[in-house]
Amino acid sequence: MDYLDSLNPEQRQAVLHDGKSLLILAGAGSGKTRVITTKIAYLIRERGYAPWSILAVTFTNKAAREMAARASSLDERAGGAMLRTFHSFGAWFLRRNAALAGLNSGFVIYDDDDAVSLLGTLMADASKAELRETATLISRAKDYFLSPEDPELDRVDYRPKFRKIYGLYEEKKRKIGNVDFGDLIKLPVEILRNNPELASRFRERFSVIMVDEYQDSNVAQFRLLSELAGETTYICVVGDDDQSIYRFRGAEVKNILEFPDRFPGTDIIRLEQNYRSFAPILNLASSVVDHNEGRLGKTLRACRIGGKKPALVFLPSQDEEASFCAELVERSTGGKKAERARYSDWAILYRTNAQSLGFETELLRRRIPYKVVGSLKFYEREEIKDALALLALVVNPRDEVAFRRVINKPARGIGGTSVEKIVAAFESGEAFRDPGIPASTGAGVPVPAEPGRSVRNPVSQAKSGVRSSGGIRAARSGAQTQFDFEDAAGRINFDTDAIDDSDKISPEEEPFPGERFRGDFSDEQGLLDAARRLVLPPKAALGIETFAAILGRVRGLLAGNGRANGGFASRRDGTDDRPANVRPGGRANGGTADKPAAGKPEAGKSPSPDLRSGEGLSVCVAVLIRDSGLAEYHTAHDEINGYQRIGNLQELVNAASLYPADTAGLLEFLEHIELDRSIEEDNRSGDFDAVTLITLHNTKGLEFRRVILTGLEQGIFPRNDKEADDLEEERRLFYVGATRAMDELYLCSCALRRMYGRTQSMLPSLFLQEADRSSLRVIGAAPAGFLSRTESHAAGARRAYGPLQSRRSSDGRWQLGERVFHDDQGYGNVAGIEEGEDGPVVKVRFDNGYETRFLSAYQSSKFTKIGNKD
DNA sequence: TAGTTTTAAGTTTTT
DNA sequence: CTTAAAACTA
Repeated sequence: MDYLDSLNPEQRQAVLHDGKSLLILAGAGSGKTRVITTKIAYLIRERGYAPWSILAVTFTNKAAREMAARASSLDERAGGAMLRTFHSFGAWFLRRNAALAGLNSGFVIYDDDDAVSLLGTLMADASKAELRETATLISRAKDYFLSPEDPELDRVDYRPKFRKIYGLYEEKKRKIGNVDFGDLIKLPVEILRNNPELASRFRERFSVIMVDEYQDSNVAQFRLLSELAGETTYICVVGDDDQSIYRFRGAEVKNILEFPDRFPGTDIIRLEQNYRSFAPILNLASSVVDHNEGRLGKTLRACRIGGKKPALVFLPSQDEEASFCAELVERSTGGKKAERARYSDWAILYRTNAQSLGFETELLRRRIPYKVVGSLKFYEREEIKDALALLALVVNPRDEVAFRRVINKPARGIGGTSVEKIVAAFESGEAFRDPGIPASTGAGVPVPAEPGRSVRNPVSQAKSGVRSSGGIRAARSGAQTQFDFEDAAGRINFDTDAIDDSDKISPEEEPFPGERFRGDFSDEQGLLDAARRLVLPPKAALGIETFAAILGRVRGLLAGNGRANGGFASRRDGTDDRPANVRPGGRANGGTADKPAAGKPEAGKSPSPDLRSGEGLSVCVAVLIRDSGLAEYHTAHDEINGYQRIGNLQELVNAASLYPADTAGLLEFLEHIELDRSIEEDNRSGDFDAVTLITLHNTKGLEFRRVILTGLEQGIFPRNDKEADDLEEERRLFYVGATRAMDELYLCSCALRRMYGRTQSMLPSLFLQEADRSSLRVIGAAPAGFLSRTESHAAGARRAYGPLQSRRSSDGRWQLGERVFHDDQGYGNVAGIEEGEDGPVVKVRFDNGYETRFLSAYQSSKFTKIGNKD
């Protein structure tokens, strides 16, 4: 049990815990990942759980990978556990049970952009912004597990119009046969509900379910969990309500607050020992988040006593802010070797991505290496999305969204009118083929698996190169039900043979049951028929023929390889989940966001943008991009960035080389891209020493020796449209940011800031008013009165800057932050105004610490308002 | 139909 | 200021 020795009593208790279910409230830096991974190892070693009976869910691929790596290092058998993100688990489940949701197992996953495009076909005269908004609402609805006909849908949007559009959207998506992100959670829940027998098989399979970052789970994810949890399932969730920062996209803090109610018999263990930060840093962070209500409450204890107090730095402008940060970094990395910091010890945190620019410029100027985390969105680039749409169309010929995207790109003379004609003809089923013949080709073809046959394939595991403790699932229970294989990293081996019938991948007579669909958008013959029969401009007809030929060729290439009928193929490299060189070249020396692939021949040098293809699927991808004319289109279109775009396309081609050149490989490639688009700094940053520039949101789960929180100004952080609940979330964001720091923490607040080309004067962040002053040291010109002990922070700041908040309460009588006097309690500030059932409720926090709330309409006469108003 | 000019707007984000 | 989308013209 030596691996347990390094745990503190609470951690050990959490690892050894035995019972029905467990809620681990893990404060920042309390060793939560360590507990989870150790627990996985412990359950396998000491408690005899089969690795494959353990399911651990995270929210990001990064976290999943880290967990897999750490658990495996404790016990190599842990590699056999299923460690996935919620969505990747959903996709895994759905591929195996697609038919039960009326889907083909070869579905493609739509991202938000695709959803917007799909909506565009339904709301012809809507603006882009409206489409976006609707897409967000639909996504939110799915977060709450609400279907179009659900009465509760009003919670998301009460307009009947929304309900209708949502319904149409679902209908069309179903017709196309693809799924969106929300479906990856929602559909599995529905399948499990409607198929009790299947559900019980899954409950049998997973004896242990663990969830990381549980505070970020949404309602749908909770439902999924509930469906998977049987009477005997051991559920262990880990989270920190103070770190819930994704409410805006559907995360439901209630999930963690009410977990003990939802799963009776839950034990709660708190991990409050913080190993990361020096005491003053924790004090500061806690003093701010303490202003939130509705917390479970935790007191973090610092292990690391001493250390510098966090510095509060007042700066004249954002330029000074940038140079101050650079200065800090420069000074720390020079000097005596023994105390010299590395660039990678530093992280500069900001609220919005737009703020990174100033820091980039300054660091670039001073030749300080840096990396920007999360800003570049490789897979969201136009050229990449175009190429992916072509690929998606090969996989799913019914993908109208993809079809619309690429049919006339580059221009083939097929304008809007022609496109509409084609789509309408296909939709109405105007016969291009004999009705009896299923339209599908290539993918979209079901995975072969005979009902009643139980097949397993130990070979697939040997082939993956990593011998995990794998083997046959559910051996432990000795149950007749057995499940499929996975490789050491817990990924699916897509080998057809390895798929067990018990996961219900049943052959389908028709690829899309219940539909009569006679043409495919990417079907060569169908397109040619369309070109011939529809009344189209000659140019358009010709264009369609060209297009059909391109797709036909690629499909031919795919079909020529591997098994004719596709199915899932195993990945060449079983251990690494992701292509090594997915992203475009680094910013290895602190370059700008976009650079062509380093070390690769400059595509721009040659006049014709030829893509080099390597092995496997990359051949097909290269052919597709070349033949479709996408490369030329983008070079011609964008003279400045054209060559970069070719570089990006080249990267896509490279990434594809890790996959087999058949339909199944293509499908897998697409799924991988959709589900893991975070292009990690893995390959280049490993030991690459650079300052990290990162948004506050992106820092969750990370730690740095030295952290600078920038832009601590009203309107920036917290953002200006925040009140009540939203403000609490911002406060948690502050908490998350501050607790990333191990050794040193700096808080920057600027008096002036350029916004939208205008220079604006700023006020110090509310959070600076709330922070415990005794854990801070001030650098720079503090606004007059800010630190005076004879007046309150708020009053001092207001004197220096004018009113802190000009936001009015709903009745206009009370302002947030407003100074008040009470005959009994003395001075205080309006700390919150909330909408209650009987009108606005005003919350006052007095200087003596006492808090009170009252209805705005019935305020006591003991209150006197003081201070200036606007 | 395609490209150009004008105008408006400007979070956080994984999957 | 910088970008994206609507409006406009060849």
